Amino acid sequence: MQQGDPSDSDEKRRRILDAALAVCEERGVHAARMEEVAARAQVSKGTLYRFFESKEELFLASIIDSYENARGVGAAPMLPAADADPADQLRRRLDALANVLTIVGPHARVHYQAWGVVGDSPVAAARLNDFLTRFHRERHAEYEEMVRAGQREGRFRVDVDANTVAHCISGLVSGFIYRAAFDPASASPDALRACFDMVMREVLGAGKARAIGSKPEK
Amino acid sequence: MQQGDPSDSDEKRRRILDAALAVCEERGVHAARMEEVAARAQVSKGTLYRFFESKEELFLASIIDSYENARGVGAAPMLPAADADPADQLRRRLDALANVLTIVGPHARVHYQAWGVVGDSPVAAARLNDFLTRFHRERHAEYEEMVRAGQREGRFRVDVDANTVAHCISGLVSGFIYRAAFDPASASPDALRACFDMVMREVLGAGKARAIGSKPEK
Amino acid sequence: MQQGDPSDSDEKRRRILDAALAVCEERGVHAARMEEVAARAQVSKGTLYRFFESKEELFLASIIDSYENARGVGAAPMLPAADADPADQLRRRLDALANVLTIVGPHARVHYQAWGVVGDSPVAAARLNDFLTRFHRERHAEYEEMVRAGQREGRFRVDVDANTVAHCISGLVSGFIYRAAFDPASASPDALRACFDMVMREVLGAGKARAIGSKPEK
Amino acid sequence: MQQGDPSDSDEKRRRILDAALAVCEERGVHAARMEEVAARAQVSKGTLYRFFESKEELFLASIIDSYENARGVGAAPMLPAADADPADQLRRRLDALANVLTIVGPHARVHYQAWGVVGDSPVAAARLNDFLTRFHRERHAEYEEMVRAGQREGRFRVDVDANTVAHCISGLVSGFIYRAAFDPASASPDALRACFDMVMREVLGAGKARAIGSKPEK
DNA sequence: AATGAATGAGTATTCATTCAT
DNA sequence: TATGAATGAATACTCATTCAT
Repeated sequence: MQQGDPSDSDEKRRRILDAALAVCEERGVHAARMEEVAARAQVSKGTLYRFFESKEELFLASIIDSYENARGVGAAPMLPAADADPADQLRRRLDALANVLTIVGPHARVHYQAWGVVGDSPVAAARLNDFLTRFHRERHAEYEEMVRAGQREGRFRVDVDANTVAHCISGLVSGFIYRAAFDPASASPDALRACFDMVMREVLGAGKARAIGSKPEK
Repeated sequence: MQQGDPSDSDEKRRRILDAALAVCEERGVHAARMEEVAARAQVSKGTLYRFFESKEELFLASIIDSYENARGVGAAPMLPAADADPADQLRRRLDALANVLTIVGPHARVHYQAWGVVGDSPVAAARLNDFLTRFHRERHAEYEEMVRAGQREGRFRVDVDANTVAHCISGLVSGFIYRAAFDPASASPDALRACFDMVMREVLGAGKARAIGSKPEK
Repeated sequence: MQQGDPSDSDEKRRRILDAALAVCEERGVHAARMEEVAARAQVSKGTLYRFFESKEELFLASIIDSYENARGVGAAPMLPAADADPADQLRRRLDALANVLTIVGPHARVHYQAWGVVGDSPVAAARLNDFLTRFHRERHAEYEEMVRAGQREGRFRVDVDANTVAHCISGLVSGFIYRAAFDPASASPDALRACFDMVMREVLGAGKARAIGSKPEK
Repeated sequence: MQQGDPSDSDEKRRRILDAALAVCEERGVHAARMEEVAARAQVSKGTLYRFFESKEELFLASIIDSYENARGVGAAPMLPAADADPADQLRRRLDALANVLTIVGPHARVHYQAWGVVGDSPVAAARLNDFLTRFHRERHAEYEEMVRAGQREGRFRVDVDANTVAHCISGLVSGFIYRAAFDPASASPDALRACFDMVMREVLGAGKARAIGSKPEK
């Protein structure tokens, strides 16, 4: 191997994915041209094809990549174990999710175009489907586990269904992100927080909820 | 008759819109070809262009049309005034919305591809944006008014924010429809109903909620 | 149908086939560009594809077409029945075949490139193979029958194998056409006629042969 | 050693030529890719270009090389001078030529594609033309000389034209090889031998011919 | 000398749109 | 009005060739 520096290759791949996403956001997946992606990524068209089999593969990869990046934003750092009040943990998580809106809002349109990318290829469609299913089931499981943890520790009402709460959380997040794609004024992070407050009230019992995003009680 | 029968024309337009949507669902918006739409609508390609300026216009119109059709399903028939218990009215509406999932679920992917259709044209993008904003604000206003009506009649708690409840409802609907597009097993109408039950509980106060979809108390 | 004139279509098809062959002869099959074929045939590229599925199909069709045209040249008009001396018939046929050399010689290179055209597609390769097999078997059968006819009428020696004579004729024709593709000076019609004279001598018996192309005895 | 072992280089060249021919046979000259030739020859693409200026050069060289290899098969070992009956010599040569069919038959298609390889370059086309012309003229001269030798020794009829006999032989060989490329069942070595028998009969005079491939009279 | 990653010119093919009939 | 044959702009993808290592 002459240069065989994997970081070279990794960095190039990153540049390509970023360029692809940027072009998608500007022109829409359909109007995005490989030529422009190559130019933006500072590589030749040929190199594009060394990393991705086809336009379809490239854009699917770049959309999935962008989707996963949003996860980082939605994941709140865990509180240190000592402070690990389940209510605070959940509150912090919901607060982080509300912030996702601000981050992905402007880029969300690209995600919805993913179905357009895979229209032709059943294989790609299945990949996209699997990814989304797994991604959302994993998030769902995380939310559900947070609720159960609170119930185990006696902090949360036990007569609420953890699964339903998880459905509420992930449903609201997806729904708000969707609406924010065209009406960010309506689907604001604050409106989402207000919805989450309602969820917290259900989980904690009447009178015990505190606004999402407010400082934890010391 | 020289001037065509207007109902002839309307019916042709309907056929074209339906054909366009069907082709989009089968092949994806991107892969949909005017040729196939024309064949399915039993008209010539030239006729397509008498009704719609361009491919973009046609598919945008057909997606918007499909979107509005879903409204009909989500709108529960109002109970007669005498029986008009706001809780029952809301319950019926939420139940109807849960059923929307079943109807639009399989077709939702096409809606998400709308952004791909308008990628090139700022005018079309603005039209789509305006339509979606208006559509969702109208639905939102309906939900909000139903809550306010219940509060005015003393049936609903007055310490819940009607706007937030409306956000919950429309957020959950959009979120579930989105997830149902790839994981209908998870985003089931029943799961959505369970979420709605939680919303009803918030609105009615503890202990007073009844399952969405159950028969109204006489 | 607006114009539905089949002759319009047929004439266009002819123009395309001729243009394709001409481009092949000038540039070689590989370097031939659809663009140039279209320009020469005075049609658009799109029209090319209405008549032929692909470049492969077009050039295969045009080569086969050219091959069959050569048959016309190689087929000598039958003598009227009264004059139907088998020896004269055969002699005239062989003379016509010698003339094929002059006609196809310059174009023959294109025929040999047919194998390059179908390299990718097994289906096309099979079609080419079938065509050539059938074509040559048909010619072969014609030669053989001419010999048998002469034998039946007692004009030809019966101790020569008609099948072998047919093999000689078609082998010599193919071999001379091949060599004429690069060395027309060596593979001249006269040289081929001399070979055919030898064949005639075999068929007629020693001393009875007369030069191919010479006037029939009255 | 700084300067590579020349035999190393020769062997590498051989590997490349063989690989190129193999790839041509499998995929057709047009679809043959330098990448695959390199892989098969166990060298890098860069090395290919150290031995051959271009793809065109490589494939032309490999086809010419393959052509010349066929000569080895067609050349019968001369009988020792004492046994040197011209009839036997010729018979042995014709027998060897009939065997060429078996050897080159399956590979002949590649030869015919040579014209496609040189389509673009007049220089390469001229080289191919010159090679084929010279090759066939040399073979032709050999056949002619064998006939003349037999005539000089009084073994062959002197009223047959040696040049014409040579034309018959090389024409039949080329013609049979051509047909064997697509219809080996028809263009069998035995059919070619039968034709050669006819030629021998011409050369030896009636009644003196013996089947090609049969043991020489002692 | 050898390698193979990178390049980018070259082209077959598609399909929205037009317009003669 | 309706048709669908004709058009040709637009673009994904390939692969011969180069050259830094």
